[in-house]
Amino acid sequence: MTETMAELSEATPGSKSEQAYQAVKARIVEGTYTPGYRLVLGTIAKDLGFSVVPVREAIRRLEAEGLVTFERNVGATVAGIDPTEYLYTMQTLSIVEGAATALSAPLIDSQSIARARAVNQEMRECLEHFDPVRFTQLNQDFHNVLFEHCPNPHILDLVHRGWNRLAALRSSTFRFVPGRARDSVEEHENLLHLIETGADADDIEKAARRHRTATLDAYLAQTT
Amino acid sequence: MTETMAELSEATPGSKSEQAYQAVKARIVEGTYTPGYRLVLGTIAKDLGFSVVPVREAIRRLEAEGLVTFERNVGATVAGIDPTEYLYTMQTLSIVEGAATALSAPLIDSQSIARARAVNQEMRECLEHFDPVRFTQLNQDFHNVLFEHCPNPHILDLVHRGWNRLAALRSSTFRFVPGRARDSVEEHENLLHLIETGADADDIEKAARRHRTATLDAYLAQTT
DNA sequence: AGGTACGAAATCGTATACGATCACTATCCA
DNA sequence: TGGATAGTGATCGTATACGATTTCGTACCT
Repeated sequence: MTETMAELSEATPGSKSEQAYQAVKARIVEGTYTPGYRLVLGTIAKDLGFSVVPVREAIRRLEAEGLVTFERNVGATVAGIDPTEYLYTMQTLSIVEGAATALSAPLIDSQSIARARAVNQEMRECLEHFDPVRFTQLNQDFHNVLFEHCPNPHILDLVHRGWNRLAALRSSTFRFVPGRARDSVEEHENLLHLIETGADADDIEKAARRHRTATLDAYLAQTT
Repeated sequence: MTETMAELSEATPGSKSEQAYQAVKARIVEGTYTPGYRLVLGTIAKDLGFSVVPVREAIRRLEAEGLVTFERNVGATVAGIDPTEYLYTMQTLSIVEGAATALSAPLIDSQSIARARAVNQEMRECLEHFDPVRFTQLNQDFHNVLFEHCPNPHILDLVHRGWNRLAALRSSTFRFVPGRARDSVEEHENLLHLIETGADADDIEKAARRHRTATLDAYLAQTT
């Protein structure tokens, strides 16, 4: 799944710049490079076996996506975990996910619903075995099934960008909250029910938004 | 106004890469480079007086924002005016503008309301003198006043990106529709009323969304 | 005449090289 | 002893250069 998540701007596939982008991004998302990690152009270039120019381009692209921060004549570091930034990202995600869900809902067939339900079932099992990593992955899969026929690729792209940002944060400070995860699975079921019964687009959007903001609230409750 | 529109990632101010970015972007937005215009790295570099590397970086950044399209070993061109793309952009804008307006509404003081109203009055005058360019600029000013205290910079950034995309399209195919412009001014007044009276966030969001989708509908009606 | 193959020009992609800027340390002076 | 300062190393920013790829025009063949 992870590698099939089509980006809107995939920028000259096969180029070293693209390879560098994918490589560094992967390391960030999977947690090899944790927030604060210093990304030195020369070092990365040597690592990957090519010159600094394409690496530089890759880093700048990641900067545009918010995965790394860049400072002139100083260098790049993996983007930090500022709680404020987390709030911004989650709030934005609630909006774009809400819209993506509402727009997609009328186009989802019963077969997709069944697949989504199967994924959600797997998530339940993850709760038993306590597998947060897989749970997060399945969570994205679940929503991606719903977004399969999303009529607006721009919005979908915004959703994926938000997910990437979160992935960079996840593995460090922001922790998996089991109680919240359990609720999340129930909300998925509720969402599927709304879609199945052809509920009002507005109601679906609100439910999808709450699904995201609830996670944010859980985080806020945990820290205060 | 135009130049004070702070970008989220302003990338090493003073660098040539940044200068190139600003220069090319300005030419696209103001219509010097129209859609389809071929952006040749070497030529632009010579024009601006520096080498191709920073220019290349600038172009890639513009690509990420959707202002130019890029093809490997072929080059960059100013992004086109595909009606589908226009629809995507407008739809996305309606969503992010709606959210930005609703989030900002509770934070807008009466002084800002007055300023927004003044801008809207100027827009009315533009209708008399038929000044589409200034009208469009004032329209952005109007909404920027409302967004002044927007609590989420990410969403604001998405709004600005959408505006830039539209700016690239505007000067060519998509025309100014006087009837629609007149309605737009009335909708602004309605929006201000809702904000002043402390209307429900949901109602404000819906009104702001409609304000954008109405323009889209007017375009669709015009072409069919 | 039409189409295909070849070749040259244009343009991009990347490597290498050097100058500019910043952080850090050690030293000197008060 | 504490702070300022000069020097050094590391890293970035950009220029230049060259190889790779594409495009377009021309000549040739059918």
